[in-house]
Amino acid sequence: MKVTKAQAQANRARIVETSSTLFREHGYDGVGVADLMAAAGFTHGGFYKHFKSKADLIEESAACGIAKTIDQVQGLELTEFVSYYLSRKHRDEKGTGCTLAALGGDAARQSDDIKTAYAAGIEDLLEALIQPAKSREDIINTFAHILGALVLSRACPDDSPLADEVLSVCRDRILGKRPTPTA
Amino acid sequence: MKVTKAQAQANRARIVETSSTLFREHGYDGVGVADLMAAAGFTHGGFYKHFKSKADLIEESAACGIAKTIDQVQGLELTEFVSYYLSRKHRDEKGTGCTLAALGGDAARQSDDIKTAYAAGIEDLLEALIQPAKSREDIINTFAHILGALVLSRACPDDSPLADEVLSVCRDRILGKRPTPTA
DNA sequence: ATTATCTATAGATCTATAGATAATGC
DNA sequence: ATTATCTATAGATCTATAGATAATGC
Repeated sequence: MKVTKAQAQANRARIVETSSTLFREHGYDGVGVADLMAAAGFTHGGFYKHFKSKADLIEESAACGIAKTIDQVQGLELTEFVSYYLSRKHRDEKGTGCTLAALGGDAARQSDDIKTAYAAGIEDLLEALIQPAKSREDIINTFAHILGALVLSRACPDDSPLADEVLSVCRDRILGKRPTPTA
Repeated sequence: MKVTKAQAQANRARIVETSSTLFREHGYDGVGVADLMAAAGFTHGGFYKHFKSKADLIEESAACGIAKTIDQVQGLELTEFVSYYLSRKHRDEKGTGCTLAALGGDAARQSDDIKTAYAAGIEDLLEALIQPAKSREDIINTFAHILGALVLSRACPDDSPLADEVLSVCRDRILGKRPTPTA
């Protein structure tokens, strides 16, 4: 059952990407090694030829997830990013959305190795969001603001008026629109 | 081993409060029924005379945790609340701190019953924070902002400069200690 | 010969239940 | 008689490992 080195590399990458989505959907404790290997198309025993432990995968998976978000951000105006970030679409697509919003709370309970990966990812994301007219302080504030809004919105039931209100009220405030009544 | 009704009631309340702290520290999937009963001073079998299921406890535990935060908020100036919320102390005391910051991400993965408890708790908290000079929109924005800052800070290693920077930069901005954002 | 994957399993854990115990509450 | 708690356990699950298999890479 051995495969080429290139294929093994690709398989490993697939495990990381698949787990990144599953973790965002169900949390680090909500996805088992067997689950994630099955989702990637493998049996669970093979996992340990690629990773030392589940914690090792989490570290890599977090870095990968944040990097993906940064790729999506590149070349976007900050206003476009905010608009997407606080959209119902992003709210409802947790598995492919921002890793920090989906797993930031989980990260706080992980080892320092994993938190270090998060800190590095946050630094990279801040850098990617820096724009001529915006200082580092501006970016940190804006990102904390939209992250908090998304977390709050997702903690509410899907059809809850509050879930939509939090999103639209914060979007309007950050984008400088007049506060509008919730639709 | 039976106890008085009053004692049973008190025991039940202790299970809820103990679990509320443990959940904030380790997440909903990070604490087992046996763990939490042992921490409350009971054996795990007795749990099911008080609660139908772990999910039932989570619902009650979330409501209890948010209510406790609201009690602490009562009579506080919004600026005092923000100052406490973004302090290193609050950052490091996850078990007794804001339930929404510690478990908001976890809540997003729970049933609608639990999310409904969260939405109700958020509404109550917003109401408790309302002040003459602040609109509902202001409060929602401020709370999302500080929640996001705390989540971001906690995702970083304890001694990380970024963890402190996020806290202080957001605190200064919200409390008006620095120039307002460059439009 | 090496190694990526698979099968099988050990040893912990987890939620939940069943039945015994013992003290309250009638 | 009722019931809060305890002991014990069923049945799933979880992480991780051991050993077999089979195809690459030398």
